[in-house]
Formats: sequence, structure tokens, C-alpha cells
Amino acid sequence: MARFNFQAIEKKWQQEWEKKKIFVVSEKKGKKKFYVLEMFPYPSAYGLHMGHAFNYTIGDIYARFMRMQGYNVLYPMGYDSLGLPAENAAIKEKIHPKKYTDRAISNFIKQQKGLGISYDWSRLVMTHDLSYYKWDQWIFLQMFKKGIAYRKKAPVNYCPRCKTVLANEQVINGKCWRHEDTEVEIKQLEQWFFKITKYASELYDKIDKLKDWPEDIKLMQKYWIGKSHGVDIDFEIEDKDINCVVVHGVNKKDKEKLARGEPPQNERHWIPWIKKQLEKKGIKTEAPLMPNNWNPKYNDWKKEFKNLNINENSVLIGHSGGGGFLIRWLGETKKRIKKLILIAPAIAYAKEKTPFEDLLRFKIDNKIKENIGEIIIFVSNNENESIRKSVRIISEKLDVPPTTLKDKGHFLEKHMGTQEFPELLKEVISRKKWPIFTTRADTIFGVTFMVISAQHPELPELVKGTKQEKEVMSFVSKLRGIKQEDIDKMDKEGVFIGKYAINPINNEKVPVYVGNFVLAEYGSGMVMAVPAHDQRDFEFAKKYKIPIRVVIQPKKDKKLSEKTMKQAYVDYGILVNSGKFNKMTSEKAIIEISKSLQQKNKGKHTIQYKLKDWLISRQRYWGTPIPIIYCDKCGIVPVPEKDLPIKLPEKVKFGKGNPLETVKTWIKVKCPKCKKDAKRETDTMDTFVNSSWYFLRYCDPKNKNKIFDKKKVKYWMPIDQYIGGKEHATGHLIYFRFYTKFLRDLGLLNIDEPTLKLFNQGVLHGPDGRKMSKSYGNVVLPEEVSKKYGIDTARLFLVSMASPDKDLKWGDKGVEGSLRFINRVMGYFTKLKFGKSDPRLESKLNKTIKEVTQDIKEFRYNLAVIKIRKLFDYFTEIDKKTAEAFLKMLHPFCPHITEELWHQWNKTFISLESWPKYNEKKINLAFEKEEEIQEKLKQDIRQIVKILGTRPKGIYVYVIPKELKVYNPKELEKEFNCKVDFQTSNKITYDPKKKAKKAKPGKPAIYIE
RNA sequence: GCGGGAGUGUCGGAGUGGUCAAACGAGCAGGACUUAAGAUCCUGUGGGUUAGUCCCUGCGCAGGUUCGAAUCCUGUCUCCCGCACCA
Repeated sequence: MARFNFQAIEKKWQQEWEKKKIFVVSEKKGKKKFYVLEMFPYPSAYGLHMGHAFNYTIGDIYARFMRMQGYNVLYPMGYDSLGLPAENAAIKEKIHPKKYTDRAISNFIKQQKGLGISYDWSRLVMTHDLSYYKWDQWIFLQMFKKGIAYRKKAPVNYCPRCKTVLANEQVINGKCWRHEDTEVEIKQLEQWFFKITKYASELYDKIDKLKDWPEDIKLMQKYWIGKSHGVDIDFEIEDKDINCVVVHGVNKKDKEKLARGEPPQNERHWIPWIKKQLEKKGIKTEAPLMPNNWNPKYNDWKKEFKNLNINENSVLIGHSGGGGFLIRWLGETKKRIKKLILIAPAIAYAKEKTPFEDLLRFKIDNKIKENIGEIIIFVSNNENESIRKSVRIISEKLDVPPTTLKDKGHFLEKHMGTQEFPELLKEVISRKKWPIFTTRADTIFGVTFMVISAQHPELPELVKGTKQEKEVMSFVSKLRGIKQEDIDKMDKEGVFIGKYAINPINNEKVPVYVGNFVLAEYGSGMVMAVPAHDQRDFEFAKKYKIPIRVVIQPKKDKKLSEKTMKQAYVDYGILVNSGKFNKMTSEKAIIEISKSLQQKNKGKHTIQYKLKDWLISRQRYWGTPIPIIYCDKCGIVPVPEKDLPIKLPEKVKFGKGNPLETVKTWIKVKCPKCKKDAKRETDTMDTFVNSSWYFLRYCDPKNKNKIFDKKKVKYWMPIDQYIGGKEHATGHLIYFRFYTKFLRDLGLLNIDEPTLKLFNQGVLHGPDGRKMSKSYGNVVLPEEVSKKYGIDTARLFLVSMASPDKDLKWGDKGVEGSLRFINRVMGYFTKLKFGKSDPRLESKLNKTIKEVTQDIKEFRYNLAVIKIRKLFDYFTEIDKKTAEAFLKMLHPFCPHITEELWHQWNKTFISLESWPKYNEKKINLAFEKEEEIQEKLKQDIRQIVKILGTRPKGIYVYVIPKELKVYNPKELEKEFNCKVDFQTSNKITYDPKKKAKKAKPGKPAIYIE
């Protein structure tokens, strides 16, 4: 039991610190800053337990240590206070989430203050505070502007118990992260996403720059982002679903000629002719009608174009200047189309004075590419200079290499009136390019079928109208009813979809299947199947009796044969059955085959990531409202910044589905664009959004006009030491990196990473050995520990048991050891009268300061504590300087008692004192050595005395001459209560048992009577 | 299946190529103090051998590299964590 009234001491100093605001900081020029941060907690109604205390103690020790080292330390605390438990409480206990949350927070604050943590409470940040989530909404709007926040229909993880969509990170083994017994369902819903994949490469590559992150976290992130190098190879599938093909520009005369079926005589006439040819081949076409005098201006042309029915299934064909017009038009209208075919396109039409730059500025940017499924450029190898230049510029800008058709002279001179070109065009139009991703381009000759994912959104369109449509769709819907987890366990299954794909390396036709084992979200959702060299494809081929073709032979082992293979050979080897690539190694073939495909414009080196876009929509109340309005006329309209924040309505009904949908008055809103009636988005954001930037708000927590002041953030950021649990490795710790990069690109930050130093504390287990958690009922509460032992004891115990990055178990027995030490310290210092120091004490002190400083810096708290204890054990008579240095070193671990003891003779706060400095010159290792020898001698004597079983009458120690001064006979005489006679080994006066000859350096001989 | 981490006294854990494995704490044992208990203080605490020193043996198991291995390598067993049909 405690001998001192620790609770009174704790309370006294906690109040003093708060009253004098000693931990409140501001930006100070000329003082080095240090930002220490623990991951802020979700304020649970259950309050905090020793597990939390462990986390905060680790941070507090560091913050106090750095403060004493002279840094301007920013050490704030806040609450991730939006989230499901508050809402669930609303349903169960009929208490409003806000009330629940506010109550939980005030309880947390009280508890944290009770731990003596040195937070700057003036910077408190709470995410459920309107003044905080306003800026979540503001960031969302910036993301919306930049196309990072977007909406799409997607198969989503839906938890029927939470009644909400879950992020991938919240699905654990097919089950909800909050409900271990609840299967996650797959639903197709329109959802909001953050395009985190835009930053995939940077998020991946910069992991290596996170020098002071634990290696395992870095590996987990790398694996999660999942970078693989490979090739996108363009296979093609027949595509009948083309709405219309528009060949631009037909005038009235052309129309008449066309009616008579006459072949064209010049360029102008060629266009209607090709239209006719395509119609003959069953492709419906449309074309704008141009005035009789063929002298088109872009604006006239555009007017005609407006009347055409152009949609996502359209293929647009433009020739010469018409091609340029099409590019410009697509850029302006942002129309989505299936395919754009440019035939010898020209940027400027001869009669229209459109400077190249003007047109480029207009529309040839990457944005039009996003709206076009595929772009094909044809050119003949003998065009005139003007066309050649245009084609070069356009294909560079669009990053599409032109397909050159060999002939002499102008494109049309050769192709006009022939049947080959319409045939070629038809093929190009009616085939759908389908790139597939592979890391094994070397196996491409072994492709015997293709497999498309059953969840692929374009699959229904692909099979529409085929004989197999019914069978395919019933297979798909059968899978839809099955839980993802069970699909994972199922055998490979599939159905032929009635289509064939063309292998670009050898033009072979291979059947396309739909399969249950292909991921829709990875790559293009379709794979080339090489049964001989991929285990999944092998199983599938065996089941459906699809041919297997070996194209890789092992370098050493026996040759493979299709008939005897029992499983796929997946290793690298030597190519066979692969045309001109035979005899190459896989490594070389991957490069050569990629090159060859690239030359044909059928393949491209690609990097694929496993990382998926971040689904942020939640059908829940207690989250940040998404600042979007849906208007029948204007579509998706972002809330204007001046209308922020969108406040959560307080009066809602809980129970069924999304409570926000029950507040009709809140949903109803005027469209900011057209002022007509519109509706608010009722989804709220994932709470990981809130925690992705809170560390920035701490730098300027009360700013009403801006998210934060750039200068203040520049002063404090990056976080110099971040502390938190491993469980956030692939969640929060990726998201906050993503946010940092996005805000940097907005120009608000000048750093790439939020922190370069991360420390993962271990998990605290309860006395029963399981993770300390309310649900296991094994929580130990800080208040109780404080009452029994004092909180300083608890803090000391938490960090002295083991290295703080390791898991540890709370046991009451162990705490008592820490209490004993603290009691001794208190007892010693309250009675202390300063004496003198001596060189041995000084040596010990300086060595301890040196080592403890280094240990704390590197989070070896356990070792630091041991060294501080050892120093204390050495104390008998000490001077003021030593006493103060000792208290200072103990202070980060035990702030209250050290503050109390310090004030016995000081008026300042030890919390603000400077860390003791050591003097290397005063460290004398010989002292230590001597003490060790003396100690060893004592042990030896004790051992012999014990074996003798009688009290010694006289002890004779034989030492080598120069070691004589090392020993302290008085100390020995005191302990053994008899005469202790030291004799040097070269001058022996008494040695009845001839022991003296055993004396060695550092090991004296002994004789006891 | 893939990736990562860990196996050291009775227990929690230090030590990751070198003059000493088990620091420090807990437990246990003995002693001091006390009428007694508790608290406190002192001492001991892997095994064998020995009046201490010396020596042998010990870091999951089995090998190997080295003048020298708890530490590096190979195989193997057990436990923990993360990912998981990623083409």
C-alpha cells in the first residue's frame, strides 16, 4: 500500500500545471519545434482503460523529455467523435448521439488529466464539432473540383446490421469489423469515392522515405497498395452494340449522289460514300447535313452536329479537318463516346483560321481521353506536310500512335472507292478493344481462353442478344446471392459467353468465359487464361475440357507434357511453341514480347495496384454530411463554399436505415444553380475522413476563416513523433498520407508526408492474458490503480515491464515492484539533507545521464528506468546537483512526485526545467570496474561463509600489489563483523592453507578462518 | 498459399557475433526488525562439481559457418499478426 498520499499530490500538481498554463504553446521563432502526437481516440462511453493510458504515457514521456531538452513542444489532444457507437447508443438507449458524445468526451478529458499527461488543452479538437467538420466538407468540395471525389455505381460491402456500406478496410474475413458474426453482403449502389488510386504510385514509392517507420508497417502498406509490373495487352472482342456511327459532314449534293449510289470523286464525296459502305455492312450511321457550299466553319458544323443522337455507344469518325473539329467538339461538350476514329486528321481546316495553339488550348488535353473508350488514328505514309504535322501533334497530345497504311500519295487517292478500307473500318468499329493485364507476357502463346469476371459491369452489355445470354446471366445472378466468403471457397466455375477474343500476338481466336474467380476490380476485370502455367486457369480448363498448351519448359527438370500434367507449371523457364520467341528465357521473353506488342500498338508496359478507391459514403447519421445537392435539372451540384457548413439536423428519428432520410425539411433545398427545388445528399462520410487531417487543425485549431493558417502549419509540421497502434497500418496510416499529398497539391502544405517517425506501442493485455477490452471484461481502470498505487507508479510500471513496442500483460504483482521503488524515492528525498559529491558518484551520474538520454530518445524506456533505479540504489550521501539531475531524469516517467519533491527547495516547475547535461570527462569506467571486483569479492566471501556454516573469525584476502587500493576493507569488516586482512601476493605473512597462489588480476584469493 | 514477427530461469522480460547469458522486476527461499502478521531492509535463486575462483552443461529442436554463436546460415516444430483466387 501506498505510504504517501499520492492522490493529493497528483491533484495538486495537475491543477497547478493547468492554472499556470505551462503546457500551452505558440509558434516561437528561433526555438526548435517538436510535434509529438498520439492517435486521437474515439471517445467511447466506457471511458479509457490502462491500454489507453499506456499509449498516452509513452507519448507524454517523450513530450516531457523533448520539452526539457529545450524544444518548443506541440503536444495536443482531441477526439475522433463522429462514429457508429454513438449512433447505436441512440437506437438502443434513446440518447442523442451528441449528448452521448459530449458526455463521453468530458469523461475522457477528466480521465486523461488524471494521468498527468502534459497536453496543451487549449488546442482541443473534436471532429463532431461544427467548426471542425465544416472543413471536412470544404476538403470534399476541393476534391470534387479536382475530380478526386466522384460518384459511381459499385458493388459495395454492405453490413445488414450496421445498415451501411463498409470500406474494404472494414471487412474482415467477409464479416463486418464491428459484428464478427455478421456476413457482409454485396450490393450495387451509387456511392461517393475518393480517388486515392491517383496517388497510388506516390503512396507506394515514398514508403521507402519513411525512414523511421516500423518495417512491418511499411511492408503491410506496400502489400496493401500492391504494385506489380506487367503489360496491358489489347485483346479484341466482337461488339455489336453500336448505336450510331457518325461520319461528319454531308452536303446536299452529296446526298443526291449518294441516293444514286455513285462512287465519290473527291474528298468531299468520299465521306457519304463511306457512310453508304458501312450501312451496307450493317452498321447504322448518321451524319450531319452541311450547307451546299462546302465551306464549313466550326460554329456551323457544330449546329448541325447538335441534332445527332450521340451517346456512350457512339463511334465518331472524322476525316482531315473534321477530325480536328471532332476533337474540339468533344473537349467542349465533354461527351462520352465509345470510340473516336480519326482519318488523317488535321488541326486547322484550310478555310478556317484556327491557329494550332488555340485548338490545343481548347481541347487536346487528357480530359477528352477520359471520356472516350478508344481512339484510333489512321494515316497514309505519304501525306502532305500540313497533314503530317497535324497528325504528329494530335497523336502526341492524345498519346495514341497512328496506324500507317502503306500507299503512295494522299490518303484518299488510294483508298477512295476500294473495298479494303471500308472492311478495315468495319472491323475497327465493330470490335471492342479489351485490354487485359498480365505479369506473364511470356506465356501469351499458351492462351487458350479468356475469363471475364462475373461481377464485371459491362458483362450484361457484352452478352446482350447472344444465344448464351440467359445462361450467362443466370450464372451471374446465382453468384450474386452467394456471400463473397463462400465464392472464395468454391471451385472454379464458369460459362462460355458466346464470344471470341483475338490474341494480338498470333491472331488466334479463343473463347471467352465468364468465371467466378476473376476479380472485377483488379486490372480490366478480364484475364487471359494460360492453363499450362497458372493453377487457377489449369483447374478451370480441366473442368471444362479446354485445351492446355505448354509454352514454358522448366530450365532443369523433366519436360512437361499436356497429357501428364497434374498441375500448372508456374515458374519461369524456357519458351516453346512461341514462334520467334522460342528458346528465350521467361525473363527475356517478357521484355521482348512486350516490345513486340508495343510496336503493334497492342500492348503497353503498365503498373497495376491492388489499392482501390476509397468508398466514403455511409448511410448513417453521426458523420459529416456530404456537401452535395441533387437537382433534377442541373444534376449533381456541389454546395457553394459560402454555404458551408452543412449542419447535421438535431431532430432525427433513429431506427430504420439512414436517420437523415427522415428529416424532410433538411433534405429539401434550393438548387444553388437554378434555384429550383432540389435534394440534399443524405449520405455522410466515413469517419476515417475526419481523422485524415486532424493533425493539421491542431496547428491552428480556432481558425474561423480558413482550414488553417499556412504559416502556422509550416512552422509545426511535419509531426516529429507519431505514436499509435499497429491496427491502423492499412487504414488511417494510408489515408492521412493521402490527405497530406492532396492538400499539398492544393498548395496548402509544403511537405509530402505527415510524419517521418512512427512508433507503434504494444498491445496491453488484461490480467487474463487477452487484449484489454471492455468486451472481454478484463479492463483495468486508471482511477482504481491511481487510488491504490498512485498514477506515477502505474506509469512507471507500464514502461518498465518491457520495451514499449512489445505486447505486455498487466499484473498487480508487478505494479508493487514499481510502488516499492517510488516509496523509497519519496522516503529518501523527503528526508534528504544535501551532502557532498565524490568522483565515483559523479562518474555514475554522468554515465547514467548519457545513457538514459539516449535510451529515452530511442524509446527504450524500460532500460532507461533500470538505469535510473541503479543510480538511486547507489545513493547514500548526495549533493544538490545530483539530487536535481536524478529527479529530472525520473520526471518524464513520474511527473507528479518529482514535481512535489522538486518544490521542496525550488519555486520553478520541474516540468519546465532543462534536462541534465553530462560531462564525458567525468565518466571513469575504472570506478565501475573496481566496484565490480569488490562486489565479486564480497559474493565470494559470502558464498564460502555460507558453505562453512560458521561465523568467520578472520578473513584473509591475497591480491596482486597494484590492486590493493581498489578494495575497501572497512566495508567488508562491517558486513562480516570480523577482521579482514588484505595481503599483497608478493608479501605474504599468513597463509596456512596456501591459498595465496590462486590470486589473479581482478580475482583475489581468499582464506577464511 | 504469401508476407512479417517471436520462441531465453518459476514468471514478465534484458542481451542480437566476443573478455560475464539471464540485466531489471515479480515469485520463491533464508536472515534482520516485529509479540505476530504486513510493510521495510539484507542475502540467495538454471543444472552438475567445488569452501569462492576454475571447470562442464544450458537460450524451441537438428545441423552448419566461425578462433568464437542466444545472436549469422540451412532445415524443422510451435505460437502470434497481417494479406489472401491480385492474373
